[in-house]
Amino acid sequence: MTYDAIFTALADPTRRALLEAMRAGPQNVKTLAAPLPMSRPAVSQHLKVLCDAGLIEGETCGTSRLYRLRPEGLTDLRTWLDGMWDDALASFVAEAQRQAKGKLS
Amino acid sequence: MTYDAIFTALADPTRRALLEAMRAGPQNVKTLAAPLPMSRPAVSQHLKVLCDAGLIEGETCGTSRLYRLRPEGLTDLRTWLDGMWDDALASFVAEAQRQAKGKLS
DNA sequence: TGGTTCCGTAAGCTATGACTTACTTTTTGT
DNA sequence: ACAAAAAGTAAGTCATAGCTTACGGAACCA
Repeated sequence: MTYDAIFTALADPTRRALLEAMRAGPQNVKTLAAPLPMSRPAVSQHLKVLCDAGLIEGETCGTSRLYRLRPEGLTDLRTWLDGMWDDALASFVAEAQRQAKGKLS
Repeated sequence: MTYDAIFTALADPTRRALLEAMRAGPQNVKTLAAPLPMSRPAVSQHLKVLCDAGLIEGETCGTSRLYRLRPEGLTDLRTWLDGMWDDALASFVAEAQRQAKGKLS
């Protein structure tokens, strides 16, 4: 897994829309493509990017193919965010303390 | 704030490196640009993208300019991630239950 | 006041990502 | 066996993101 693949995958609004659509449950490509203003092959390409990033997974089901969210794919993102969040807050607090100290002297 | 701005900002590895560098505390542009394999104006452009996304903020300080992480900028991302995470897990559990039920009958 | 430092902006080049259409493959149903 | 449905792949087009160099502006110091 690479952060680059995950963030790149999430950068595209169409791909985020696909993820949103899958929140309701597994969907096949035709259903996913229906509401989107582009061709079905374009959607297939987006799904491939999401797959490679580990954010979704596909399962062949007859002639159709079901795509579903992959919770583990989001854990890496959460880890990154938590770390960044902690340091951002720590830095913020440190700055506030330094300012308060400066006011005292 | 827009999700698009945030995710687009995070999609670039250079911009993520800049965020990582700021985890240690506020930094000026020269310091931020030093370890990166590109010109200083390029870094300025990246910082502008991060600013527009609300992920960082800059403060003019003499002839220099300090950039720091903006914790609130990460809350939106966290909100999105939490929602997605919940539904992904719920969908996963529902699928597991359906499979277990199918095994019974 | 003139020089230096630090930084943002403008203009231009280039690689790449997001689409399209056309084709192939696999599975299902008659 | 043949036709139809669903989806992935290939090739080509086009816009844009990311870089460059060059320039302009503001703050410190001699």
